Amino acid sequence: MEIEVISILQEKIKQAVQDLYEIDLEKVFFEHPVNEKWGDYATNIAMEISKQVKQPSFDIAKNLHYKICEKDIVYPYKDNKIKIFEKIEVVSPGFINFKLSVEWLKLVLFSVITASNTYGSSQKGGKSKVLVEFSQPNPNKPMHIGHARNNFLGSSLANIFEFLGYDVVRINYMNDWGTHICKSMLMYQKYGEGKLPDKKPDHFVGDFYIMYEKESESNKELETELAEMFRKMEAGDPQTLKLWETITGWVYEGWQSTYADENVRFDAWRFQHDYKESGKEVVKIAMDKGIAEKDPSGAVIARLEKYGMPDKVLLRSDGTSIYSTQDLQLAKDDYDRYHFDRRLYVVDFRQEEYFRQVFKIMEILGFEWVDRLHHVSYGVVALPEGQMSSRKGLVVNADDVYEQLLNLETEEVKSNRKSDDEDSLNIIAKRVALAAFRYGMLKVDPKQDISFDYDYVTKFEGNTGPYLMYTYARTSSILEKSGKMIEINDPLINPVIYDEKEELVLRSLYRFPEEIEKAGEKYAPNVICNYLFDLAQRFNAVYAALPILNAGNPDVIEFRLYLTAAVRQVLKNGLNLIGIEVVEKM
RNA sequence: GUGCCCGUAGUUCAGAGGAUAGAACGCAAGGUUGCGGACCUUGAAGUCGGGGGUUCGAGUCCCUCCGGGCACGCCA
Repeated sequence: MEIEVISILQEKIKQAVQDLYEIDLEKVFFEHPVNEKWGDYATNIAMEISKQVKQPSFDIAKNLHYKICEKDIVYPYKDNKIKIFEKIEVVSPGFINFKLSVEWLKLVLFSVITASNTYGSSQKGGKSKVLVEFSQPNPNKPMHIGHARNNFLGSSLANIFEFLGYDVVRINYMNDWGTHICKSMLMYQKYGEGKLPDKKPDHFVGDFYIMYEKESESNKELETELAEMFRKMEAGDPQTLKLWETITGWVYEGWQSTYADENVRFDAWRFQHDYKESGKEVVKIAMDKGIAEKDPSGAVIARLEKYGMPDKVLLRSDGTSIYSTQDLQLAKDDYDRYHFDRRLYVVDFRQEEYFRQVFKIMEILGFEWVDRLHHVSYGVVALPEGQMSSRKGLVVNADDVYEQLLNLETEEVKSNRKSDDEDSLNIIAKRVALAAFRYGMLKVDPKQDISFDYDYVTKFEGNTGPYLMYTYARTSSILEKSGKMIEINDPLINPVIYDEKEELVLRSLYRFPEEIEKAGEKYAPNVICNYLFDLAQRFNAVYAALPILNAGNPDVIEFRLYLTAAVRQVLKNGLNLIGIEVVEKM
């Protein structure tokens, strides 16, 4: 059941404005009043057009109100016509407030339960192709909490777009070629030759990386050795290449479990080493068009001054390609392959200028699909001491955070003992631990920097993932104890809401689909977090104040079970979008 | 120097030009012979960094100043 109250209202208002004032509106804006007593929707259209029609906004609102209310706004359901609004009123200085009827809200409740796992989803994406590139770690050390934020954000956005009806491809791009990889390789060659990982292999490799960063401070020759190693690698020296394969292979092996723990997966992998020779074709076009030129050193530079940005190097003076060149080629290849409608680059805000430059170059090159590229920029994760730095030993590994959470949660789960089965206890601990981690990082606006300390994620109370998981488990428990499956007969049998607290839950349930849409439009999963937390609080208030199974009156029991089932469903669907899997007991 | 981002309660954060600026944590006081207390109820706590402007209306948009972060040709 696809119900779009807003589009019904849009049409109504547009028509009324057209009839009364002969103004053809493109769009009418609706909001939810901050105070729910005023209504569920409100429009400020009277104020908007007040100047144009030279009438006080209050009068306009009254006229529109009269016009709109000439006929009831109804929705046909079975043999009935359901009034959507119980009250439409005008208030100063000209707001028109719409309050949804209880009958309508119950219809929504009904639709939540019947739609089940698809409630909140839509076909708006029309199966158009969205590529989401995220994660992009360097395979020379383990991932830290900055990567974790990226992984959570990217995977969550992918889920959201999928739910909105887009055809999503999750892409991971490996920066696997360059001197940064040689750092780990070089130190392994010097101090670890022949050794096999005696710990998680990405951590094993990472130790050599840190070793390099430390030693290079006092030993300046190391840099020369590094350059020499990279030169050999570029030249195709078999031994060096073998080392490269071994080192990166270990890192990938280690990451498998990191990604699994974080509930992150990819549909396609791209490797920088496949692009090291490429991009030169693109550079040639740029030079032919006079966009780029060789400077005295021999490097090829794109001149972007007249577009208000700094110049960008496309080829080094030795003629080798650079990240930006490879990115140009990668985008082109992906376009040829997928003909995507959108390609998202989930990369932190420090590269905003970089993407502006690269996109501008593509525009000048005449790639007409350049406006389908979008940099999803987000804030960095820093430590209270400042930016993370492996040289200074100021890095928090993602695996370490997860492990700590898992330990805390395992203790908690074992003391609660909601199951006798060790395996299911372990699954519960893992899911709740990840819920704390993901939710902690995703609940803030992506644009905000995060100053990470363990308090950020090790809280299990209040506005946290575990709180939402707990609320879900509570709803499951109630439904299980009710001893019967929820059967939908007729959603209209109970025409009365028995308590204001229940009404607050109903007035939240209908918003879920639009919150998902908003999260997609803003590239901001925290929109969903905020919504779910609010819903959970409303439900818990009902739970604390009102008996459900012991309500006495069978009609009341039935209604409250519906309400419980609907809240459960929305929590589940919403949590899945932010990458959290629910548990029935915890 | 040029440009971008951020600044809201003690702390961490919501607020996509609207109506009386909201949560969580922490603090203080409570919670029924009841379905899960990882919960709920109540309270104290704010010159929305400062100043100007646009608007019927500004935490939100513009200008300016202050504070913090970041990016600026051969790293990714």
